[in-house]
Amino acid sequence: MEDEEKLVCAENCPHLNKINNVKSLEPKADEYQKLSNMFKLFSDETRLKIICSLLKEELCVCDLCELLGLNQSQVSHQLQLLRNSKLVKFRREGKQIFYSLDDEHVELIIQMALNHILEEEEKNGML
Amino acid sequence: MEDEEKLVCAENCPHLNKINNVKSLEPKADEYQKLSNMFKLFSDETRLKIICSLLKEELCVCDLCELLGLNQSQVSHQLQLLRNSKLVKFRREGKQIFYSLDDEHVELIIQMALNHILEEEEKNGML
DNA sequence: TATTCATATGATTACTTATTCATATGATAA
DNA sequence: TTATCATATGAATAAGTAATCATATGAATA
Repeated sequence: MEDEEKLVCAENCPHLNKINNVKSLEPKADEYQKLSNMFKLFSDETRLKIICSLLKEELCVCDLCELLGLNQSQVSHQLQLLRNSKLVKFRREGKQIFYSLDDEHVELIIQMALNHILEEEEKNGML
Repeated sequence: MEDEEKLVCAENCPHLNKINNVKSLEPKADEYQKLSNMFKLFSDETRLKIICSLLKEELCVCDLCELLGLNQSQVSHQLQLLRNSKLVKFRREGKQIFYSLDDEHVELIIQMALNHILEEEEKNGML
């Protein structure tokens, strides 16, 4: 810790107590990774639209294509990511495959984020 | 709609009612974009760590560097993104600049996502 | 059992985003 | 009023991700 490259400001960074406080409360490394992976799934507009569509209805791939105006390959690739992360489940019915959400937190997370957006819009609209 | 390239499965996709139902409830286009932008901010591990650190304490840039083991440029660049999206605010005190969160939803969103992660872990640990 | 339909997958390309390095800015202190 | 410290910023490169296109799979039907 002493001969390492100095990162802290000045000789005696006045905030070491803060740093230690934060450090003790922080999620651990692998949780950060899982969190960021989860948010990554929501961060692509196409995937987000797919997720939101599935919030309300079980849908087959072609329904999603039609609904979102996307081609089949695009939708399937994104569904693959969602599948791999266990965010959606699916069932086969004849030739079609129906996707639905496999998580109860998703709706809450999106709702929170939407609340944030709407509040921002209000704030800006009112100034 | 008739001479467009056909996206819907078969001649008579049986789920047009579903599609219309979903369509009527969906967030609008610009909201999707804002949502995905918001999630994009959380989707980078470095940024996420910065955000989580600021959940608990107002911190200066060099505190963040020290805490997260990152170089100053990395942290400043990411803070710039957070600033641009109005997710953090900052104040100058002498040579140092202190950052803090400027949003009440952030903690909730991360907490939800963390709940999801933990539940997944439990599920897998128990099988 | 050959054909069609719905979906999945692999490989390539195009795009986006983060990291790095060098330098600029703005405040303080010598 | 120059030197130093904390931070910001720009440009270049590197890394990661999505779109596209071609093809594969697996079920149903003729």
